[in-house]
Amino acid sequence: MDQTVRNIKELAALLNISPTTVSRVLNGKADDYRISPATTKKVLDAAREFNYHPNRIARGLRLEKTETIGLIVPDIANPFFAHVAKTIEFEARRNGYSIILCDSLDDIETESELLKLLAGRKVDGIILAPVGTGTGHISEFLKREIPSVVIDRYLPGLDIPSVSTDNYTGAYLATEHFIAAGHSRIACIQGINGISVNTDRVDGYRDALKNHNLTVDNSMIAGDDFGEKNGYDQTVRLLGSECRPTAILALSNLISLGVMRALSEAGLKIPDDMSLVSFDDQPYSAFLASPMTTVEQMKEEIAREAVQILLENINSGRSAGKVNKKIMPELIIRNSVKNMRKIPVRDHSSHL
Amino acid sequence: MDQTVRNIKELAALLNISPTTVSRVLNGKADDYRISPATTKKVLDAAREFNYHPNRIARGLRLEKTETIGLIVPDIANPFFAHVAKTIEFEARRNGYSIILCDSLDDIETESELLKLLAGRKVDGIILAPVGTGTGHISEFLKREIPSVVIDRYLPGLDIPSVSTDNYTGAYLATEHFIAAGHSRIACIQGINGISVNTDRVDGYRDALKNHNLTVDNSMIAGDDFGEKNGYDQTVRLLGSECRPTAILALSNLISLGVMRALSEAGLKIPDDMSLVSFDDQPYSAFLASPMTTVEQMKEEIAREAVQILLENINSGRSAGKVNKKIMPELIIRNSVKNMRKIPVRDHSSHL
DNA sequence: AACTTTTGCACAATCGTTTGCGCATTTACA
DNA sequence: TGTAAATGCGCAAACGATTGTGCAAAAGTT
Repeated sequence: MDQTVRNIKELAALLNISPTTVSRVLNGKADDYRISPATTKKVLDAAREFNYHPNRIARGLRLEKTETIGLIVPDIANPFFAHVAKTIEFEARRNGYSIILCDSLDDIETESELLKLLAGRKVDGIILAPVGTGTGHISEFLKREIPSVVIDRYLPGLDIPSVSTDNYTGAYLATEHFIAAGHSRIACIQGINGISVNTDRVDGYRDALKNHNLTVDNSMIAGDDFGEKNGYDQTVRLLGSECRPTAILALSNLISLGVMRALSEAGLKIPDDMSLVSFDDQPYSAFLASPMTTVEQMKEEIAREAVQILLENINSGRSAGKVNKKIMPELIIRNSVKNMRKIPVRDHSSHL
Repeated sequence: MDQTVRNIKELAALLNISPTTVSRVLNGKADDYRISPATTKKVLDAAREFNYHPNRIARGLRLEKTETIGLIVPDIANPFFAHVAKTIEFEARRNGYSIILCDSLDDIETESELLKLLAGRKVDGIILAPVGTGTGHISEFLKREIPSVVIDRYLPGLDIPSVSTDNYTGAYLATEHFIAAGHSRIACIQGINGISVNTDRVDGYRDALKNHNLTVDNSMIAGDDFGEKNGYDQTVRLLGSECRPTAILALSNLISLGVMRALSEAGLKIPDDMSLVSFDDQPYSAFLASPMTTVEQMKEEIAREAVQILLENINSGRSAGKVNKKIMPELIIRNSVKNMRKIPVRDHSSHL
């Protein structure tokens, strides 16, 4: 019959043996405890026949291990985090772990509560994409000794490994791309000041200018938020400034949406009237009015690295050394940068 | 001192009372069991001071309730599901539940395994966005009597509530929009044949044509997948057909990306050379070469309804009646449809 | 004062596993 | 044949909470 058995005791009773033996067989410890091949087979067959699966809650209680990983992101609707989450979930599952998804709503208070929540749920580890600038709640959390990994950023001063994009190089390459096309008045619309993602990018932008003997004009570095509105506002401001830039480096995809909206309202075209490079490649990037040149972050690689480091720390009982892994981004060149040297630019509009 | 207590026994020992009393106080059952106000206060204070939180695994084992909801989506990187997931997570958390996120990778075999996985993890309920056309594994799963809700689609014949967009009306409105602009050769690039999402949309498209006395040409209903490639392939085919359509209704955002790529490669412009309306509004929809008219699904409402129905079923111990809730979509009119009646179309490019 | 009722809390079982230890029984060896 | 080693498996405690039942001590009643 297609009968079902609810727990190990029932299964043991059916076979006239003890739960101990059943447990040992099912956990592959038959040899260690000298369970006979005959009994072993009997148990395995019965487990299959009666569709028995151990209760993972009871198991978790006994073993103090839930095979569960908490994932906290600022906004799962943000394509970047959604992609990362997808790979994290995949890699985790491949290793027997499930993901508890938490959205911190870009709110540091929520993030703090989520850390406690996950601790209460006894997750075996946490992958955190932190929000904002404060880290007090995180260092507080680290006292609990739950293996954790930070992604997307790194937190100087905290003893926690991280996996993030090499943002410095990304911005450097993008800026160099402008310079190579003959731009010299290049603006940079930044996100939240003070977090590593942002400062690294700004530093890369600055250094690229310097290394090519261009002066860094601080009025060309504007903004304070990764959102669309900031992109819009700063673009409006830049367009009204005395010495209007010819190119804009947008430090997030949302910022670039704001830039495009402002340009569109001002009747300006990309790349003819304004050049634009944006961080974060998107599925639609190739299909914009002008296919956009972007700095693409290697989301899958970030996710894979994060899971791997976390699992190592979980298995080794903590901290296989504090690493700050940087993943190199890729500059995807399309057609949103005007060549100021008047040499015709090949049309890349079909480059995906 | 800022000491911490690991379990209820330690806390009880500290106060010289039994774990029983501590448990009762912390669960708000002090009155039911006549715990004195003095003791109650003592417990509450100590719990706070020593930062005690009950072990949810142990609790889950005893109560047979994990306060956990499984969420299975075909692709969390798809903005539609990412948005829905965000709201589901928020609403669930508001009610004390956490989300275990599972990505079925658009694979029915994986989906089937995930259902078992979640059952083994003793989730209190499941929200499922099903994949493909087979439902055998789902009806098999329903025997486990775990409260569940289907989103994005409905499954005729299965006893499971669902929350989905009123796809029929969405497609009907979009098609009518074409017709109102003077189109009569309107193609429809569809997704997976046989699932409710698709058939409802195709039916809406068909009925809109019929009700306006236009003939339905079956060669104008093409495709069999919600992906970008299908959009591309079918568009290429349609462009090569004898009687080329003047408008395309794309039944998913990915399909419309494929359509755009094919049009772009053929040197055709939207809306001048081809009109396009797509299902699923996206953040970028307003910023495309031509801001796109879309059928927007009310993701948050879908998510909220799904969580609410699920929680009701969980609390009532199953099935508050099988509902098939339909959420009305919204037609967002931008500028991807050419007015064939030669009356100039107002530029909506700044409409967000 | 004797009895009943109320008050205040604790005992011990239970949820479903895992595991250290131990105990028969069989086999090996001299 | 007697003893040592190997074989095969079970007992019972433990993980950390919840809860039906019970039992003293205090308070109330006549």
